[in-house]
Amino acid sequence: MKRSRAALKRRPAGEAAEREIDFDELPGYVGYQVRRTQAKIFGEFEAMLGDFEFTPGSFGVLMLIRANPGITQVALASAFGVDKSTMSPVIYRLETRGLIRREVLPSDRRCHALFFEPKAEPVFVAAREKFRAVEAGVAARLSKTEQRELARLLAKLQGAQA
Amino acid sequence: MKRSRAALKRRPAGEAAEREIDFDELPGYVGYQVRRTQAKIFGEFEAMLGDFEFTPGSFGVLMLIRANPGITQVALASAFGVDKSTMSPVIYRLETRGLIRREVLPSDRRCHALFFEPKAEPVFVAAREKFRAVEAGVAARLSKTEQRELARLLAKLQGAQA
DNA sequence: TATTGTTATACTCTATAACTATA
DNA sequence: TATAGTTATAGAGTATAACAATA
Repeated sequence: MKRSRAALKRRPAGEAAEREIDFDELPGYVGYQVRRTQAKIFGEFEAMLGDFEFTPGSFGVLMLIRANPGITQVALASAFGVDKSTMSPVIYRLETRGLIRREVLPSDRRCHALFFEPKAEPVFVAAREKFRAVEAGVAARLSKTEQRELARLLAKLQGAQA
Repeated sequence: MKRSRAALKRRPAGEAAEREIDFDELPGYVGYQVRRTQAKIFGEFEAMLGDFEFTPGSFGVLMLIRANPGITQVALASAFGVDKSTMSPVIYRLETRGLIRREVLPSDRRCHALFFEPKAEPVFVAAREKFRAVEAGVAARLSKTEQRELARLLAKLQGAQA
C-alpha cells in the first residue's frame, strides 16, 4: 500500500482505472452486495485459520453431527441445502480423521447414522474457539441492534421462494 | 414438496431429523447467515438463467468493461477482488465470443486495454434485462428502506480490515 | 419404484508459482 | 527489480448421472 510520490506520478494505466472505476449497476444489486460481503468474510476466515484443519464448511458439518447424534447424510445434506453427493467426501474425511463414526441403521440399512466421537471433543472445542474469534471480529463491526437487523433482513431474503 | 398422509407416517429417519435439526451456533454466525443467503440467491440466478450465456461473474465483468473502456485486466481483477490469473480465462472467453476486444497499450505494452464491442450491445442488453428481473425478484422481498439498510450493514461488514 | 449413499465426471471459482514480455 | 498477463496446477465446492444395496 505504501507508495512514493514519484511512483504515484508514473502509475501505470491499470492503477489509474482502479481509482475511478465505474461499477455501473452492480453496487445496486442485492445479489452483488451479498456476494462481495460473503467473499470478504470468507477471505478473513481463510487468512485467520491459515493451515487450520477445518474449512467453514467442514466445521459446520462436524458441529451439526455433534449436535444431532445419529443424523443421516441425506438429512445433513438437506440441512445445508446441498446434494448428498456433495456431502459424501466431507463425511468421509471426517470419518478417516476419527472425528466421527458411522453406523448402519438396523431399522433401515440404507441409512448411515453419524455420531460425533467423544475423543474428538478437544479438537472440536479448539476449532470452535478459532471460529468464534473470527466471527466475533466480523460481528464487532455492527452493533447488537444492527446484527439483529441484518439477521432479520437476510432471513427475509432467504425466506421467499424463487 | 407434496406428500401424502401415508408417506408422512412412514417417513424415513432422515426426514425426521430434517424437521428438528439443531443448528447449534451456526445461525448466530454472521458469516453463516451471509453464506446461506448468498447460496440461495445464486441458486435462484442459476435456476432462472438456465442455459444462459452468462454467469453472474462473467456478466459483471462484461458490464464493467462496457462501463470502463480501456480498463486493464489487473485493474478489473482488483475491482472484483480476485487474482489476475482468475480473470484471464474469463476475459479470454468474452473475447473469443466476440463480446470484447483487446488492445495492447502503446504507452505500456505489457497492458491489454479491454473494450466492449459495439455489436455486442444487443446481447448485453438482453442479458441485463434477465439479471435485472432476477435481481428485482430478490430485492422485492425487502422494502426500499430495508434495501437501503441492508446495503448499509453489508458495506459496514466489508469496510473494516481483517 | 423409491431412497441412501458412493463414485465418476464435470464445471466454476479460486489461488500460487513459474513463465514471457515488458518497464 | 517490478508489473501485466498466461499457463500449469491444485483444491474447494458444487452438480448430474449411473450404480449397488435396500426398502
